[in-house]
Amino acid sequence: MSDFLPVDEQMDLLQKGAAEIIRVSDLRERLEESRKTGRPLRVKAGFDPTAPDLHLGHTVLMRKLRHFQQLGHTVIFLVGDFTSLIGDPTGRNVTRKPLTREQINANAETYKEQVFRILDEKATEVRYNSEWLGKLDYEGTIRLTAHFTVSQMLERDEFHKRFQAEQPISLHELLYPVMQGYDSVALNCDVELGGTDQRFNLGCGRELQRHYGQKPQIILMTPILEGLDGVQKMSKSLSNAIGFNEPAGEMYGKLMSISDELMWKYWALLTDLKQSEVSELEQAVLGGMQHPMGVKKRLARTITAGFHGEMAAAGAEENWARMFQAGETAENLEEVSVAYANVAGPEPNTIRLPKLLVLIGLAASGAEANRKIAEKAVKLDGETAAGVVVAIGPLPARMVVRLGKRAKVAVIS
RNA sequence: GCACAGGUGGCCGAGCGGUUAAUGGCAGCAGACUGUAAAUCUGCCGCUCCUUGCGAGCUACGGAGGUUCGAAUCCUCCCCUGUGCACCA
Repeated sequence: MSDFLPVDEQMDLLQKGAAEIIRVSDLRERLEESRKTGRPLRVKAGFDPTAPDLHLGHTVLMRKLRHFQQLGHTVIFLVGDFTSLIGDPTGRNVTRKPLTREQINANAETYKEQVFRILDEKATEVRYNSEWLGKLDYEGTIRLTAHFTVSQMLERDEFHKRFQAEQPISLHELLYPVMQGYDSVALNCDVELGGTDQRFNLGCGRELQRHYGQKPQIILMTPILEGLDGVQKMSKSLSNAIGFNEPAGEMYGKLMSISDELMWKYWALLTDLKQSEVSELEQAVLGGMQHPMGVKKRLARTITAGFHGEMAAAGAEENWARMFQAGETAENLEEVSVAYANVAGPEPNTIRLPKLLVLIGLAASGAEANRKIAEKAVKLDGETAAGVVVAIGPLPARMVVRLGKRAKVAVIS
């Protein structure tokens, strides 16, 4: 009586790339029930609107959300605005400043705009948790927290470690899992998705739902994607991330810089290839049938195309090969215009190279630019820059400036 | 509130009156190598200026003062973190 696929087929898709499901049998049961009654499952994932810049690590979870969506279930995109209004002191950093309402809304918009490149906007329910958390007064909060004990909270690995290391844990940090759990109650969730690092918080939802007479939600955890270094999780602040909004060339280049070993994980988590297909590829490389570089190029191209389209991805590939394999200069480099006055050298028709490097964004500071020039890491139109002061042709002058892997075209006028 | 231990560069962590922009590790950047990488080796790794020099200046060791020719290092006050104590009063 319903349009839902047979449960086995649904499970096949949903289990792919999932790190852990609590519990698989429950999910199966719930899917069967949904199919019988024709009621789609309510699937929630929460997002923190403090850092609206998404990267590939986030897509792991979103791809999984999309799978639910494809199967006809209801995906709830929950903005954790209430949390951000208070300010989250997680980690040893100084307490983060609470965001203003305007900032949160702006961030949420940015977030949505990026997320809906993967999710179907029309089929997604967007909610803000201030909707119910904001109404919870002091009494409600106390009643809510009474469902948990201190030792339950300290079971959470992160708290446990910090406690052992005698690092601060502020009281309201303990409330975050509680609030997140309450979200599940308020939304009457069937399933909640999160990274494996969210295990504890996700579990709090189950716990609370029991207390509120709801069936505990099923938890589906997605693996944490390692960043470009292959060791730490992908994160903007560790600068090992590939952002949604990066140009095709950047994206492609960064993907090519991952280690051969890491590549398999990326294949599995960031493409639509089935696990068996990834394993086949891996065997082919191990057996010498395929070159790892070729396979990595395909990976970089596939992922880049997902964001920028086939054309752009092909272009990025071509440029990359030119730059790094043939040692030539890429086409379509970013052009940056610079006023001569800002880079003027001591003599007419000369410029100060460090200033130029800073202005076009290849060096963070003049001091750094100086060092790089001394290290002979800077090339102008293919020639290693000999010194700080460089002669240029008549204005407007145009040259390809390269520092290490990155290159830009400077137009001086 | 009291006692004790701490707060050092992106992170961890030395230094405890003077060649100190501050040992070391991690991260980062560049060069070599290579199939882009990874691994390895080498160099760099606060900022500004120019006459690019083993140049000059500025800023930095929780905060504010002070002692001293000279302080991350000593003193005073304050802020922050952790641990312990807090019953008879």
